[in-house]
Amino acid sequence: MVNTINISPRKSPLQQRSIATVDVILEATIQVLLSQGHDAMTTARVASRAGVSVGSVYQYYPNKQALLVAVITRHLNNVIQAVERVCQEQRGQSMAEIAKHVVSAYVQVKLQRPDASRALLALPSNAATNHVIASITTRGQLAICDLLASCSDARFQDPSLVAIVMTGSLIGPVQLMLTGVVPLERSEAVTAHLILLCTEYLRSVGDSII
Amino acid sequence: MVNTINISPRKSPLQQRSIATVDVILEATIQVLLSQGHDAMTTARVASRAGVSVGSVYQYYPNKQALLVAVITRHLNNVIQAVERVCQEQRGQSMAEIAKHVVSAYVQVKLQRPDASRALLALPSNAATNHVIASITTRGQLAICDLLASCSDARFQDPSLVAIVMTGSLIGPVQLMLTGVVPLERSEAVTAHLILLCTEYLRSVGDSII
Amino acid sequence: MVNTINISPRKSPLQQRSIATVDVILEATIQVLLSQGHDAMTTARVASRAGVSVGSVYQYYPNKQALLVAVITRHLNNVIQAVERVCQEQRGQSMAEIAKHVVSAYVQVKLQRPDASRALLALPSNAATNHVIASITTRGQLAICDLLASCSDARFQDPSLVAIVMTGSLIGPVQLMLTGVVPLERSEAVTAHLILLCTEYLRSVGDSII
Amino acid sequence: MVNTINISPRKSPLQQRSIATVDVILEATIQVLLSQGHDAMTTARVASRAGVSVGSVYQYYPNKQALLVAVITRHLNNVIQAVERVCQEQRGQSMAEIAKHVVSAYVQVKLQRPDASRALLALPSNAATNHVIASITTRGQLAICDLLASCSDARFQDPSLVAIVMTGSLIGPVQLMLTGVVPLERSEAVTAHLILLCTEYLRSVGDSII
DNA sequence: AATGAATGAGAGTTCATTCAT
DNA sequence: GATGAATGAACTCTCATTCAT
Repeated sequence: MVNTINISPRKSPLQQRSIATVDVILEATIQVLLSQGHDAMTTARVASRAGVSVGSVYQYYPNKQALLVAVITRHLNNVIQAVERVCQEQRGQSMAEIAKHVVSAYVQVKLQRPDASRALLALPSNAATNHVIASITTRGQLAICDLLASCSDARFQDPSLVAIVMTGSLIGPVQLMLTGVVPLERSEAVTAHLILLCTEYLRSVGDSII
Repeated sequence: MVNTINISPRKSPLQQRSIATVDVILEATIQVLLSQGHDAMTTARVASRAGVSVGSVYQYYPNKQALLVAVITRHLNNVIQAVERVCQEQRGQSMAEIAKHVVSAYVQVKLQRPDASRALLALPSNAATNHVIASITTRGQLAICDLLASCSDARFQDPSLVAIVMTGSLIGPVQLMLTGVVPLERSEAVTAHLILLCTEYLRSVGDSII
Repeated sequence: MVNTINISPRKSPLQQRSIATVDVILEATIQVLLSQGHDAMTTARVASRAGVSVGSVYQYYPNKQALLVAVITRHLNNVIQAVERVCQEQRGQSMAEIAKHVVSAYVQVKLQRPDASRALLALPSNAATNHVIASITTRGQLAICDLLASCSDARFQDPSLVAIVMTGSLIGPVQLMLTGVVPLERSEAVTAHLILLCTEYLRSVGDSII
Repeated sequence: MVNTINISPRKSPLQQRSIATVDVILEATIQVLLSQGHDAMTTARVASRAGVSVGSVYQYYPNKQALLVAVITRHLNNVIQAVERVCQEQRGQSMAEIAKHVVSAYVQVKLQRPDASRALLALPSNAATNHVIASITTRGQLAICDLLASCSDARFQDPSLVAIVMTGSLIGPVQLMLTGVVPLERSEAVTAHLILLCTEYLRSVGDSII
């Protein structure tokens, strides 16, 4: 049997190297951001960490800003995908289940690659990055909004507000853990409390329909 | 009659002027940060906005970093003072009162000078700034921890964890409003929900003692 | 006997493509020079305009400088050929005829492809290009010198000086038209005046022999 | 009587140094252009030749282009001033006088600082520089046009055309000398011939009024 | 022959910081 | 204290050139 699988690194002569290079560059960016901070993140440093030349960085990204946006986008796409997936899976479930799964999923993706998450927190916000963040955050709230509307044991008068408060209340604690203000070891306890927090919140703002 | 008026730069010989200058510089820093972003925040720009020379900026701050730390510190001091004040005032109160006042106080200080709050969000994090932020955040959690311990109608098994989750859950929603992901107009509704959120949370994790 | 001559790339099957390619590249160079200026003339831009890859440009020219020299040389060859042709044709003619035909021929070749002429004007001079220009200009002066010596109605004491002044006096006005300082519409009037100018000049410096 | 004269280097503490620096930079630019050519003219090289830091160059010129434009402008201003001065002085004179003085003045200014003139010839033309050159050239033609109109012994039907041809016919020969195609030693002979050339030209296109 | 991704030296430019006035 | 011209290290980005395919 020959060569059955050949996933991700599919390679036609021309494309393969590029794909790899792009990924290597993105990864190197995160590493530099993490180990040296944003102020020290120069395109040269990224290239050298990636093991390529500066020129190669510019072959794929027109400028430093674009590179940062790409890094952010890739990370947030992971997050939003996890959130949207869980929202899909939990449709029609009870408030308790919804709270539990949404919180777990969110905390998990963010802490799964703490380096990447941390690296992004170190970035200064600006027009370009804000836009990416805002649009993905909004997408997440929409997903949660829909999910709430499908809830089996309650109705919410202002589901979008509830979605805002709920997602918002997750962002902060996770940030505290990523920045080290709260030790990562407490992540499980924090997660458990966040589930409680959200569950009780949903109960208090939802009109029971059972 | 000589020289009756002598506005803004009211000055008793030596100090007055400096105080004013320092404030003007700090304020100018926030304005530049806000209007042009961190990348465009140069000491020259700050000086020009403040109406002084670059040299003067360096008279008060040894370097750019120190200037930024000063801006952050000044802002966070306002926040922590408000929080510590409310924690002091609410000692011995019920969970409901505690949640209500802490949430209100926090949201209020942050939204009271949205420009300053926003400006700080635009900053990249780094060792120096992280340290200031971490220590002040921790101080806030301690204050809340103490407050919880004095609560009249409940006991908390792990008050520091509760403090973390509680403060954490406020950070996110406020950030969403500052960055514009959530319109500032919804601040009242969001605050109301946050009060609810915290109240219910405290109820669910506290052991009633009445 | 093999390998007799193989000048200007005349060719057999495989070579054909090259001729076309070379021309396309040279033409593309002029276009880029014209539309974007010398500063923006990159080998990549030339290649793309020519519809070939950068590599192909380097197949024919060892470096950018050589490409520029080739463009200049090709253009100046046209000019010198026209001038030498007219000098040949007018041998033994009168001063009036000589002035008329030389001026007309020169102005005509230069304005015949104004884009190419203009493109070359946009180039910075440097050792390599200066050399080409100097040697071709000198060749032109020699041709005119010879022509003057053959003049039927006058003798010139210092024909080379006369050739210099005569060719020199044509260069400027044509340049003014090419650069747009003088509108191209006036080219006929300018030409007529240049003929007059040269005719009278020759008359005044030549010793009549009739 | 104190301090009667104090021309060019007028110096109030603040201005003096700047004026000097600016001049030094402009001069250094010409030197670099001359000794290394346009391709090698980098802002760093200019600064180092001027004995200042790169930063200082940028203190006075926003970018390299502006520096070049300044060099060109300064040089052409000298030229135009000389031309305008002679045009003023010769008002009402005869064709012969006009031709003689205009030609002499032009050739003289250009050859007076052959290095500067040569340096500018080495520059690639582009939008910015073209504009300066075109406008100053036009100014020169206007001055000559006016002068011709005041000529005491002739009337010109199309003085602007005559001005174009006349100035044009000077540009070329001077360029040939500057570029070395014609040795500078022949400058006197060339000048003499140019005077003849212009004189005869004016005679042939002017309608005598005596 | 043709391609174009990769290279990396080097260019233009910025800006934190100093210091003579 | 205040000023701002001067500095120059360091950054972002470009582009001539190469070479494996």
